[in-house]
Amino acid sequence: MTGDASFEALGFRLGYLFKHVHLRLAEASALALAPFGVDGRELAVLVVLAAKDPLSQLEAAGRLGVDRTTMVALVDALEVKGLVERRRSSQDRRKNIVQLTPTGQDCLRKGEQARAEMERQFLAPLAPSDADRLVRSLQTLATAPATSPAAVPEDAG
Amino acid sequence: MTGDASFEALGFRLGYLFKHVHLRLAEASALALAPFGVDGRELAVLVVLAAKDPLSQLEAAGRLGVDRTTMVALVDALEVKGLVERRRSSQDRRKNIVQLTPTGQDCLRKGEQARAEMERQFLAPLAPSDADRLVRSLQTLATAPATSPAAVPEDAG
DNA sequence: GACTGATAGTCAGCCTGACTGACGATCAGC
DNA sequence: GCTGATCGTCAGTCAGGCTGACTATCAGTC
Repeated sequence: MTGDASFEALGFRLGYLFKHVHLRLAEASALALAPFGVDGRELAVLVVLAAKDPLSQLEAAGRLGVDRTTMVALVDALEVKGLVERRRSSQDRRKNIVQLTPTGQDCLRKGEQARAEMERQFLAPLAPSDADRLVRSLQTLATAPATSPAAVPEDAG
Repeated sequence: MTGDASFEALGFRLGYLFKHVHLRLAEASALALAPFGVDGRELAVLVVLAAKDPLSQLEAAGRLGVDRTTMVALVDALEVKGLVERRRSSQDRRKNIVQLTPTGQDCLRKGEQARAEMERQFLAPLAPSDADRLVRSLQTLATAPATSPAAVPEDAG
């Protein structure tokens, strides 16, 4: 949609940059994963669910950083596609253990390969060292302690 | 909501990183701009509208990278707050010339200051050179020609 | 064994953001 | 004055994600 919005006044704003880069990435991701019938978020769910020990929906939601109610629809979609299976935990029958089906594992493998290739192409406009640093900076920002909200430490000078 | 989703399997995925960093930024932005009664997008609209020559809604929408129908509600909100004014262009009466009111200009100045400070704090966890490079990389990715979609050159090996 | 509070999954409802499609008003060309 | 295109507007829709309520289950207590 947006095309190439002029960069005159906004190109140095973090919000603008993140929004549009994220948008471009989403497009590229959708395109790359379309052949496998999943989108980027669903693939991420598969990744999480492929952990060594099986996870409940709530645990998976926690790792994905999504709400538990959002997880319901996410698992629903994957189950309809035959990529995962719910079963009641015998230890705690409140919990749904969600596991990949063989089809799901296949999808995960191929999807991850496609995603990796997509990301490589996406970062191609950057010098390799810049791409590397970008990812590491993003990791830092994603995990950094929430920058003290309105708690500008005036006494810390 | 999300808290600190475990980084075990997702922390190296671009989609995950962009989503969550963008989310954190949005939070910080909302917090920083709340005192001025605008959100980040509205402030961006003010920035665009403060251009030398007055813009129509469509031109402003183009520069912001949003749809013209989205622009309507955006200008509506700003107009209700008394930050901008619509008037029919005398050159082309199909067009709405949208201009900042004095209040809007004041809001823009203060808001931009707050935003700059917020961004500085947001990037504080990074080394200055990394922050710099991050912004430049984002600019590159935001403007780079759309990575040839589905045109994986199989014969180019 | 029954009662109470917390937890997991589900669902309905709502909100936000953004789009498509249709419409009226206007412009430009003929 | 007609015709096609453009601008702003609105209604409708859709996706993402949330809150709140509900059920089933667990854990601890009496």
